[in-house]
Amino acid sequence: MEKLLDLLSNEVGDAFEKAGYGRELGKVAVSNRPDLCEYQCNGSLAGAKLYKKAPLMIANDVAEVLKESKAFEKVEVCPPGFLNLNLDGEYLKDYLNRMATAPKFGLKEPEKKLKVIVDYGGPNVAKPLHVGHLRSAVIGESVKRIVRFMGHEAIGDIHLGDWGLQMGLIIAELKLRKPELPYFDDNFEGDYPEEAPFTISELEEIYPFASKKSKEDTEEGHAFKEEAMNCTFRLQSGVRGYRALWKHILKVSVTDLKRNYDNLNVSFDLWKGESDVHDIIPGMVKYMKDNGYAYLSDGALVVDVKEDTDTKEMPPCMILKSDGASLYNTTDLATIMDRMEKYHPDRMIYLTDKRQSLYFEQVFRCARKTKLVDEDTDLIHIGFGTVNGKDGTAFKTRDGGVQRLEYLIRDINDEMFKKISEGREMSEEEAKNTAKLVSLAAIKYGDLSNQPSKDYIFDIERFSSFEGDTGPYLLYTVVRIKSILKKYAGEVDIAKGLHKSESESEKKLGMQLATFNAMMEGAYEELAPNRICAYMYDLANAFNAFYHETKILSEENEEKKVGYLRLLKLVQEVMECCMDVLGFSAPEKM
RNA sequence: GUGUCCGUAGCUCAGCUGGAUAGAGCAACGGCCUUCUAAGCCGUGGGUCGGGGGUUCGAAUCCCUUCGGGCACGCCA
Repeated sequence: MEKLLDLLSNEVGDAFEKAGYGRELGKVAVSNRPDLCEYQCNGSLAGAKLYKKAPLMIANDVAEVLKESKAFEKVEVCPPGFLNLNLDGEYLKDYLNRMATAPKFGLKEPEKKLKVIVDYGGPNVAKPLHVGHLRSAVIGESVKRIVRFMGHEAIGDIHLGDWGLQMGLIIAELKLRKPELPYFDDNFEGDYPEEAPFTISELEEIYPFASKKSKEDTEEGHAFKEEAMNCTFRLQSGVRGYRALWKHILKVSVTDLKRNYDNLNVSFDLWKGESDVHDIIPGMVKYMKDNGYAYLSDGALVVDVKEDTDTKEMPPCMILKSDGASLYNTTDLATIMDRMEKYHPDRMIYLTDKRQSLYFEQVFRCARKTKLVDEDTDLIHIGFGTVNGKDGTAFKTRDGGVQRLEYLIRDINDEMFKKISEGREMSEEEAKNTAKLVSLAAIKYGDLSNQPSKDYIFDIERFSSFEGDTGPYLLYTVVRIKSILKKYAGEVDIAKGLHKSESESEKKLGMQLATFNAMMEGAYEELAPNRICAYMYDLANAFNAFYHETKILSEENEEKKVGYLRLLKLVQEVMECCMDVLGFSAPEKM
């Protein structure tokens, strides 16, 4: 379905053409002077120079033709040459009726259905999630859903950090603590136990402990680090006991991660990790060497990724460290290669902290230069900003530690539960579930309503406030609608048609609804969930203004009442659709 | 040093490819509930869009310059 602004631009473009000017001048935009008109076209001003004619004259010529148009109920010319337009109510009604019955509210299906891999989450095994993981999960999940809603195929991949030194550290520490375990006995030939020799809590304690120890500048520290590297090597070489132990670590950790991501309404199609490409790295390295892409520099194997047009320094992309070991780049490149072979995606979208943007530029250039990706496969990095505390520096707990995501969410849930239980008639169970939904909306909307690339201040009080531009306010708006529809026991069938708006607030609400498809396209093109947030907020405001001045259920004219109810239903459906794309949802009551 | 992002109301932020009087939310103040959820609505106050040049009929927006801040810059991920 065509976007409303395109239809209107087309209409005005026709008028320009009929009046003897170029139709491209007919571009219509939402008015920035709502006191004067609903839409405006500034083409006459641009055309003045082109036709060496006063803009006012051009505007008058066009306005004369436009008076015939059925799209506008008002066409005015304003000095020095603005065309001020008001939409015709009948025209809007028709548009909304088509939108209401069209699949996905009139969003166009893509000409070509793309296969898109969204790489987000990126947690490390054996390490609890912290606030830093929130953005990747929340934005990534939404990006995946946007891509999917647009009609493309989206595959979400968590990209676990499950390989390398961090694993060696854990194994080395376990070896010290429980040397009697069969995994460390090279002569052991039986079956290893099914049960992991540790719990998730133990694992989460072991990793930071071991990591800290390995960094100590003492004899013990150095020896431990060496042992950890040795363990890493043994694991990567495929020593049976080490692999078995590693599988335990992975399993225990993934179970816990799934639970945490479930709580965030985040889910992945693929739980792949760095370990999955371990076996294909030697082949890839050989390929890069054989084809002359990679060469030794200061002992390390690198690929030049400088381009003639660069104005900045562009260090080469490192493939192997000087000790021959692989690194982050190696696994990322191998992952790209692996994905090309297995899935042939048209796009890969990565979500990480924006501090990694130079790094990803190097990797992408390297992948392209070495032809690991096809020419027409896009590689996109969305670098997001830091989550800061109220003081503007990185978010921390009260005592200055790293805030664990699970506890943070639990605290917000508890607060919300208290707030909701106060003065509301709700069973404890219902209040708990409602609190969960509301706090998730608070957190996600608080994050997603910002531009991804910008740092933002994580202000729990502000996000979970029920007033203003917040998640809870949007939920509240939907709950209000649901409540009215429930009270009206009858059937509300949008397909039977909306009515022509009678009041200004009703018309404004309709016009806001009508921009849905354009908004969603924009959100997809820019990969910007914040566009959806802004749309919802505007829609909620338009609805509340309408709601305030319109008696709906007590409307005596039955036909009018039904028209209102259908409009409400459409608002509800559009709101809930947006929420779903953002990854949260509204309760029945709050 | 090189590159990159940012600087808009007291605070947190919108302002798309340049268009008329720069917008929201919070905070402050004043109205509106015997009526569909007042978790709402309506209104008031608050700004040299960091500074200076330039392009243009027209600049928060584009270009240059300057100040202030964040971040990154081969063997971490």
